[in-house]
Amino acid sequence: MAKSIPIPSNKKLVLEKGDKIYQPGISVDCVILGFHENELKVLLLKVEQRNQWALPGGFIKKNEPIENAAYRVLQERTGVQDIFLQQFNVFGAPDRSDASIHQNRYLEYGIKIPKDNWLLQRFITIGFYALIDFSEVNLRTIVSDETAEWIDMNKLSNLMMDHAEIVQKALDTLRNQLAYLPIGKNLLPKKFTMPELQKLYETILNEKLDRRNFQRKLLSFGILNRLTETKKGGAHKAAYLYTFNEKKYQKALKEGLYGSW
Amino acid sequence: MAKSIPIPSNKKLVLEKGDKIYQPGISVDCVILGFHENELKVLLLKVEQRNQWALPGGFIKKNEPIENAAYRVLQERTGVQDIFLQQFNVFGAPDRSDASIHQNRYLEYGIKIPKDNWLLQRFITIGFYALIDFSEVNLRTIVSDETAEWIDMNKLSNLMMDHAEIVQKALDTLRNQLAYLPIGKNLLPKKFTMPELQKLYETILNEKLDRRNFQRKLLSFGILNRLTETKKGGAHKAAYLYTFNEKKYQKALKEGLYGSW
DNA sequence: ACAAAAGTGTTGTCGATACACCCATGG
DNA sequence: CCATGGGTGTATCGACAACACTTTTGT
Repeated sequence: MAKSIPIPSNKKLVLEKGDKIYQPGISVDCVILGFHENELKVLLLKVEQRNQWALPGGFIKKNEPIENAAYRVLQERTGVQDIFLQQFNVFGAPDRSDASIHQNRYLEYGIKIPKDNWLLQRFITIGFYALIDFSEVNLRTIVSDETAEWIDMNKLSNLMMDHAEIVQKALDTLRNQLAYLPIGKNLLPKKFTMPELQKLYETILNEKLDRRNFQRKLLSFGILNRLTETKKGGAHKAAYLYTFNEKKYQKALKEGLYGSW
Repeated sequence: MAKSIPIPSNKKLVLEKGDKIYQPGISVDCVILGFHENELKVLLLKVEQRNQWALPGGFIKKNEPIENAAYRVLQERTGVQDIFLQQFNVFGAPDRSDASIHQNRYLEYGIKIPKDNWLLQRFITIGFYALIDFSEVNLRTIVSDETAEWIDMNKLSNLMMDHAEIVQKALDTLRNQLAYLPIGKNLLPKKFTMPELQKLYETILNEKLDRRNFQRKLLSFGILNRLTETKKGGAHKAAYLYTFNEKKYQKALKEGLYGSW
């Protein structure tokens, strides 16, 4: 085994006092989705020892709302402010936890976690999914042994524990919401073109859409403002730029794209 | 204060050893919905001391899938087998727990719960909603100081803690699912008439529907079998009886009523 | 000037809505 | 025999899909 690295103080604290600071047996995991070069990407952490990937996750502080805990994780990893964040499912199979992961992680520091330590118990996790503007993200790596990377949704492999299932469920949820929620605002830059928005929809749905019908439909929702500017630099005809109409967008978020029942 | 009642052994066990048996800080709460006399009803427990109502809930055993825990609660209260049961949201505000509820409950037995007891800590609860056939239910009351009753959805009052919010969210979820899932099978008797099914939809949506269009639409889903029998005894023309086509119903449950995207 | 991409318009089809008529049953 | 509720049929409208033409821009 490699020579032991000294343990960072925050990791030591989590191990020894975690059960005093955090709610025991509950975690949050975030499926953070971004869109870049016509690919839907998910933010994953590389767990070095195992050549595996993990969702960014964290614990819930004793007096913290669960949404805050998820938001903290997002902040730590991406630094982005304006986020679409929503819980979508709880994953609670008794065998989903894997004590060896924590064991291996701490073995680097030459520490063997006691069997009754809170970290090794069963964890139930609350899945959140987040949509964020890829261009605004500055990948941060708080924890030294973890590298954060954007991975193409279609090229996932070697996800740890039940994290593949969690990602899949998040995608299913997103596809459902797409039908009645104004997705796009958080996945695209402030100004964007209609073809770009369409590519996003096509990528999420994994389906080609008709250019003209798509435009008509999206415009009919009345949540987009067309700017006088056009997208320059691209080959061929310049496309109009759009922004979301913030007021109408917020309304649509609450009431759905088709109004309430 | 009234004279102390002797504490039942199971309650003593939960109090003293609960943290060894159950996942700490997590509970499940079930919004059990039934349909009777054109009213959508929710199964609630009366908490005697406070004149308040509570959702039937429970804890998750150390090695138990969370769905099982919810299923256990349902079994204990209703005895029904064939159930539609689904998690819909987690409620995790730090102040949603109310220690005084447990205190008062155990005060009846002359017991004052120690401050550091697991029952008095913060609880995050996973909300499940269940649809069950009212006519098959035999209300059971396992816990002696709680009376189970069906309460009309529109006449809820005095719900404990955040249980009103939980019920509301369950109803919202049900209404959403109604649009693409075959609701009805679990809320109605095996054999039912089209007008009965329509009443159910109208009650859930709180909206009048057209008799003829409703029938056409539901039949177009192809999940109903018309029987040769008719509903007798009612005044006026006898209505046909229907059953759900089990095979097609199961398919629709998975793929949605409109097929997959 | 031509290829490629973007903007705009037209038509047909299918589902949802609205509405009218006939049939059975109890009083 | 008539009021009430249930079964069935038809016209209309609107949303969505399919499809054609024009406009712009880089090479």
